[in-house]
Amino acid sequence: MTRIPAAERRAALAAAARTVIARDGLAAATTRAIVAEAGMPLASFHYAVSSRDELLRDVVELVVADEGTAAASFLATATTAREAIKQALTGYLDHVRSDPGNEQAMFELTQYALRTPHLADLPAEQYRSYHALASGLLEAGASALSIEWSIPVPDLARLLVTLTDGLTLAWLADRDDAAAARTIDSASDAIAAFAREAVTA
Amino acid sequence: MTRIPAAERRAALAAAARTVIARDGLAAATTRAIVAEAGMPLASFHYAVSSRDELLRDVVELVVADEGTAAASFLATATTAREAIKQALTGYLDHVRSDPGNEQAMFELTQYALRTPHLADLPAEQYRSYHALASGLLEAGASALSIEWSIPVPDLARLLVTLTDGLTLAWLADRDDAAAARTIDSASDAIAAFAREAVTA
DNA sequence: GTCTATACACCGATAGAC
DNA sequence: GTCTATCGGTGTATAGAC
Repeated sequence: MTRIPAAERRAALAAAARTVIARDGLAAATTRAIVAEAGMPLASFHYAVSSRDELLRDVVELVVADEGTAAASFLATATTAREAIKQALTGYLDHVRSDPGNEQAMFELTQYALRTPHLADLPAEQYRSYHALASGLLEAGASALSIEWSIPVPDLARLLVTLTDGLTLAWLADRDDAAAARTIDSASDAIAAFAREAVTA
Repeated sequence: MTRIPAAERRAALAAAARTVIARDGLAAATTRAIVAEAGMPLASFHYAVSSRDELLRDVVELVVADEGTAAASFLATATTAREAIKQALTGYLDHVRSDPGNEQAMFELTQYALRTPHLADLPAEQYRSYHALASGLLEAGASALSIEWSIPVPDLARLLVTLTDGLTLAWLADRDDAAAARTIDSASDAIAAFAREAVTA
């Protein structure tokens, strides 16, 4: 590790922290575990970042950014709103299933940030991001299907995030694939009920 | 603290732990903090309970039981399904708002249990409880309003829990009362769409 | 049975050798 | 600049005095 800029180390530490948290949980993500994952000596930690909490701020940003790139893949190709939503939610749950620890890490980070004065502003920003992301997906879907939403898109976006969060929490808890699929079914009905044919070009 | 049965101490410790977790978070709920809250010497801890994780098991049971008694108060008195659901969800969110730490404690405990081999079975049990509770409320509501649900009650119950979890997470993160109220509005529409007039007596 | 005093591991953070 | 070695503090858990 000779001559690596501080910013680069900082990014490497954030990535390593993300890996440790996804695999072993936030409580196990000690400075020692993080530098071990990154293959760095312990002292590099406080050389690159001022405190553990400060690094967790970077990790949240990293996780949110990744969620953003993953979201694009959930845009479905279907002919009805109900089917498109169902495909998107199913794709999302598959994503959770493929790496549950990573999704759980998001919740652990949010809860921890809410309890940490120095990080208490993060969760609001995090959810602002999710809501904006969901709004974008809803707009894109409406455009592709020539429909419009009967309530303001930001409101429907919040409902969509509400549903994905709740879906994820319950699935993490009981790993009941069949029940989750049925919830996706009824959730798709619920959201599709806010779709109507577009009247404006 | 002379001559208090072990079972009673155990219950007192669980209650104290619940208080500490709600106020300061799970990470702050050390054995020292818990016995201080309970007004006991440190050694009483391992006299009454074998380990901290074992006590957390009791705490989860306590929290779930309390959620059960609180749930009854959410049964609304309205004439339409939509209004009844809206009142119930609004009542639930008021409950969260009145003691956010307590609701956050539930999430923290679930996430921690998922990461702890000895407690990994708890979350499934916890959600089984929530789903049963929601089923009971839906049955009672249907009976009071002379309606029936167009999908199986357990499935609708899971959707209801999905919505309350998601609603709570987002509100904890951004404390946006107005946005949460709008989410309750659309969520009520969504659930009410599964109500229809009862055909059987 | 109950509590004081303490063992021992590990935490975040840093001083000081190279 | 980079790392080894270590500090002060706190965690869970217990030994041993009363």
